[in-house]
Amino acid sequence: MTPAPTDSELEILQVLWQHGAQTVRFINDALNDKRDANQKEIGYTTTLKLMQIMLDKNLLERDIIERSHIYRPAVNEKITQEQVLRTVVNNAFGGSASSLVLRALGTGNTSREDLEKIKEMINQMTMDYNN
Amino acid sequence: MTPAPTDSELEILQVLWQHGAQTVRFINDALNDKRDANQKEIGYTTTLKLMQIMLDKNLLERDIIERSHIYRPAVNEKITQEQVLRTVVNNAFGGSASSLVLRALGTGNTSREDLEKIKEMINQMTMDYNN
DNA sequence: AAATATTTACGAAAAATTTCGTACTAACTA
DNA sequence: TAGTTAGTACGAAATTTTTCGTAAATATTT
Repeated sequence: MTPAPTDSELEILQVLWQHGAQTVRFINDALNDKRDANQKEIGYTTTLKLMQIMLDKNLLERDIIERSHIYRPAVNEKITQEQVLRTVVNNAFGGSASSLVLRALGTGNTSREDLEKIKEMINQMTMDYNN
Repeated sequence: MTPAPTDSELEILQVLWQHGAQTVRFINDALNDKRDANQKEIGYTTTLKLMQIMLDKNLLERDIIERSHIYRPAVNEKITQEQVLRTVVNNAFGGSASSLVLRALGTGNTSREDLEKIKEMINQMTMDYNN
């Protein structure tokens, strides 16, 4: 089984999933914007190198447009997130996805609307069980 | 902020949270039992060294009993799991805990009873909102 | 008692991840 | 056209994480 992307790789993928295909410059800026001001900036070539490695691992693909490269995700967001969750559930929650869910809900930063969405999902799942 | 424990460290902590204070031998056996048969075994000294490092990082404490060391967690399960979740939510879910929850529920390995527990939790939270 | 087994300490290799410097190329600017 | 700016390639250093070998101490077994 291919290992889940590393933390740095996930950060990059997230920007691409959210904003669509982008240049290294865009990603690098986005990553630095997200950082706390006290943290050291990520150098441009650092991000570049990471993305080249990700290209190699087939996590990204790219097109050349006007002498600049435009990168796009080569992996699906949902599938990757599920892969990450599997790892976390196994490593920190004894394999129990529901205890992860309970813990995540317990942290308390879930809005009313989010709760509604989750409730709906659960109702749906409960119905499925009863069929 | 101290970084979340690494994957290997979490595996060890899990065994201790679940089984209480134990020897290196016990942990090492537990880790190897959990592995797929095709995977190479983790050597005893590997686990030993990891646990010594964790002692250094104050993730573990230990007592000496009969020339053997008995290790115990020095960090709280709930707090550590929350720390891990924070990292994952930030790195793979754009900071949205609820999208992590939805994804985790979507993976489909949630039993009827678990769904009930989660439903109860959500009802509780909804009530809190309405006060 | 000698051989065997179990345990800890610890340096260090191996592997994986992250970061950066330098060289090179192609444009754009003064 | 000379100098500056922006981009890619890539080796390699730095850091972090994981793994293991060897030595030393202390039991246990034969």
